[in-house]
Amino acid sequence: MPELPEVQSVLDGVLPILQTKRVLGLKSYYPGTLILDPHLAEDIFPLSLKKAWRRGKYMIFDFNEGYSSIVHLRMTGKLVYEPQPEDIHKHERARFELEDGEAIRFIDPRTFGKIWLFKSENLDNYLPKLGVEPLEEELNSKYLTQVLKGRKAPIKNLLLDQRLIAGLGNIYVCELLYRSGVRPDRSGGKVNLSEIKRIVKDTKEVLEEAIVAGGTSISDYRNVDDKSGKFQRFLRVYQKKECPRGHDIENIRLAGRSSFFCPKCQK
DNA sequence: CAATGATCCTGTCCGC
DNA sequence: TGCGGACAGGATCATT
Repeated sequence: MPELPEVQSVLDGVLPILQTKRVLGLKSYYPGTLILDPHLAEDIFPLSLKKAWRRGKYMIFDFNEGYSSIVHLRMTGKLVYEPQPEDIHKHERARFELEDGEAIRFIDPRTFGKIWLFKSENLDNYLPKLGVEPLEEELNSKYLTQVLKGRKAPIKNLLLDQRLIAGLGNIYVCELLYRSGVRPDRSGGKVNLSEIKRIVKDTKEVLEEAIVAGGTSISDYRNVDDKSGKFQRFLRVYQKKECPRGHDIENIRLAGRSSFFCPKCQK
């Protein structure tokens, strides 16, 4: 499922296309997928890309004409470049129409994904308040100590909270907690400083590795489902029966999500 | 404010 | 072979 590394990979993929071709229109094929700001002018197209960037799991496209678009893939969304889009794909929920009859399809079977289009000056109305970027220096042990202080919720739930750290999802949180040796159900406020330091280091490490390993598995967009793929070999506990040291993996539910961990390696 | 649970949705997988 | 149910999970909203 698209977490920070996958979103970055998708963004890197569409960037050269949007740098080359202007957007002539934005079509919606499913109610609720495309959200247009009510104050938009009648005819805002064509749009030429000024800048494309990522914040957490959100992709933001800023156009020279003063408009911006946010794309969120949620669980099953993907952006697919199509030079000759003859038909509307079965799960195509929206489409960026480009010059020369080309298109970027927004494919999303479970329909949770969203695309917003609005005036750039209203970005704050559309991009929610998000926590620190995990790959930046702002995610450090001092910050994590501060936000975990006094919190009783399981550490895993807190790491998934986008208002604290922006970009982590269920899979990478399971993986990084295994590497850090911390049980996902530990109370956040009771994680000690040396564990916090490990979590900070392992968060960055897992994401950076995934950008390399997961970044390639995203191209056929199978990742977790592709049992033979690189991504499966990258995983150490998520949907696994045994950890790398041969211990049985447990799966408990936290915040309604399956949480895989090794009770022997994680304390 | 903190924490938890329900909700949105459909493809896939498992057991009978 | 077919069917029902469980499951997958990001973000938001409602509830305690």
